[in-house]
This record gives sequence, structure tokens and C-alpha cells, in this order.
Amino acid sequence: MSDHEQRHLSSLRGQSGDALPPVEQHAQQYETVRNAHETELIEDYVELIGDLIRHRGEARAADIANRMAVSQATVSKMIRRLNELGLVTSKPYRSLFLTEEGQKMAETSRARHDVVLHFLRALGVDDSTARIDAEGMEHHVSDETLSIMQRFTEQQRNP
Amino acid sequence: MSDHEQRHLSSLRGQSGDALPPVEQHAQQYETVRNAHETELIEDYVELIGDLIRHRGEARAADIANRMAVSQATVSKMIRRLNELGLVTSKPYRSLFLTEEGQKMAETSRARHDVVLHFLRALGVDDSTARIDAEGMEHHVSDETLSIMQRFTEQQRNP
DNA sequence: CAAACAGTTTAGCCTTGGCTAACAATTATC
DNA sequence: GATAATTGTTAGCCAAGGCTAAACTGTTTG
Repeated sequence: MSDHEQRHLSSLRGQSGDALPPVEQHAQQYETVRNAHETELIEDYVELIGDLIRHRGEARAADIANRMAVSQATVSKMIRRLNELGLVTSKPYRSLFLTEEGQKMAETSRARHDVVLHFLRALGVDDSTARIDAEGMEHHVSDETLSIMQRFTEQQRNP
Repeated sequence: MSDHEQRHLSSLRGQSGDALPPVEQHAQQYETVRNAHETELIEDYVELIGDLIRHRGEARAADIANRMAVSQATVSKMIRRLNELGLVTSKPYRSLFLTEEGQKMAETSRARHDVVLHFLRALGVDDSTARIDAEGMEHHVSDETLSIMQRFTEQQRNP
């Protein structure tokens, strides 16, 4: 690897803030985030489809497009992918269903989402802000943090 | 808009969890997340470049590649983009500098990052997990939530 | 000082996830 | 039941962010 950085340990200057983590750890942080990004959208679609089915009895492409603020063509393409991934089943021009696996993913996602959302509210964040933040944060919260959030929320409720 | 959904208010089934938010709000959540994604990577690069400069006196493409766990070619391409965006200045085969604007972005990102990281630690999350989560979460935390996190962390420190 | 090595860039490829426009199917309405 | 409106699909475009391989530059060292 012959790390160029080694030659610059030198003179400690502007030491505000934490030190840099070791290279391997730092690299792993970024990799984790990149991996999360890959599954994120998939999970969002599956979660939304699950929510639509649960709340309205069915999930149609047009509803997804409206709620995601995305074109119908994009949704159509995405559904093909979800199909290939074995997460949904669909017949052309018909509404969607989640496979076993899709349902599992939808539930997990939804559970995560709820924990984060309720945690933010318990922290004192305004509802509409909490919703937006939760949507973005949910895919980046580890199981460990998630369970701490859950405990915190419960304590808040039963003081 | 002629919302198809309207025709399915019907029979409330499986009412676990919160109701769906109104379409406009829901759409805005997803849009916010999509927008965050666009700037996220840019901010990560700029933040890392700032950190490298601060801690080692200079930022070189190879160091960035190592720390991001990404190929040098990818970094090179990204640097060109950062250049076009007026965030860094660079001469071929030389190390990088942040422009005024780049510095501002680096500082803001770093501040956000620190608030989230310290908050997670204050919550009781293990250090290495907190680092990973903070890296993913920082771009999805609103100003409102951020300041609540900061207050929480301070209270934790001065009980 | 020439050769070897480390670092950087370029070229060219791939996948994702957006978009619009044109077309096809289904559903609603007269 | 024919036609209009809505919904869904396909084709083809684009930018972003990865990658590898090859070329080039700068630095170190025998």
C-alpha cells in the first residue's frame, strides 16, 4: 500500500475536532454508506407498496408515482427491477403484490421507519420535520442505534 | 390529478402503524431525500479534503482514494467535477486546495458530522457504530433536528 | 542520470435512476 | 358499445458514480 500519508505525520497543526480515524475504519464507513445507498431506493419502493396495500388494499403504479413525485415511466421500470429481484409479482396493467420476501422487507423497513420517526418525535422534533428526517435517516441507522432509539422512546413515554 | 386513491378510502383493514401522509407531503419527503443524495457525495469529498488538509497539511488523490475505498480514477473524475463546481482548485499532479466556498462547505459538513457523532455517543451508541451511522445520517438531518441533538448532547455532559 | 516506482490522468465501459414522447390497454362515460 | 380519459409500458435519452487498463508525470534510488 505504501501509504503516502505516513510521510506526513509531522507537525500537528490546526487540531480542532477529532482526529482522522485509521484508514481501514474510515474506508469501511464510506463503504457502508455506499452499500446502504444501493438498497435504499429498493426498500423505499417496497415499503411504500406495502403501505399502500395495507392502507388502501392495493398498490397501483400511478399512486406510487404520485407519492414518490416521480414519472410513471420511472415507476414502471422500477417495478420490472423489483420483479427481477423477486420482491413483487405483477401482471401488466394490474396492481402489484409483494412476494413473501417483499413482505418481509416491507415490514422490516416499516418497523425501522417507525422507530426512527417516533424517536425523533420523542426527542421533540416537529412532526413534519420528523417525517422528512426519518425518511432520509432510516437506511443509515444500525441495529444497535435503532434499539437504543427504541428504548429512549419508551422511557420518554413511561417516565 | 383525478386521484385514483380517493376511490379506496373504504374498509379500514389492518390498521397497524400510522396512516399514510397526504400525497403532497409524502411526495415532498421523497423529493427532499433525492435532493440530499445529489449533494451528499460532493459534501463527503469536500469534507474529507478539508479534514486531510487540516490534519496532514495536504490532500492528495491517493489518500482520498484509500480513505473512500474507491479507485484513483474515480477520485480523479470527481475532482474534475469539484473543480467545475468551484469547490476546489487543483493543478495536474499536484495536491488539492479548497476554494473559499469549498472551505465553507467543508466546515459546515464537519460541524454537522460532529454534532451527529457526539449525539450518538451521548445516546450511548458504541464509538465505531456511531461513526458509521453518523457518516450516513449527517446529510439527512434537518437544522431543527440538529440543534435539538446539540442541546441534548450538552445536557448529557452537564447534568 | 536512468530506471523503477508511485501517483495521476484519460479513455472507455457498465449500471442506476431519472426524464419525455409515443403507443397500448383498461376503465369510465355518454 | 364507442369514445374519452386514465393508467401502464416501451423506447430512447441523459448524468452520476463506479470500474479497469493504459498512458503519462514526478520522485526516489541504485
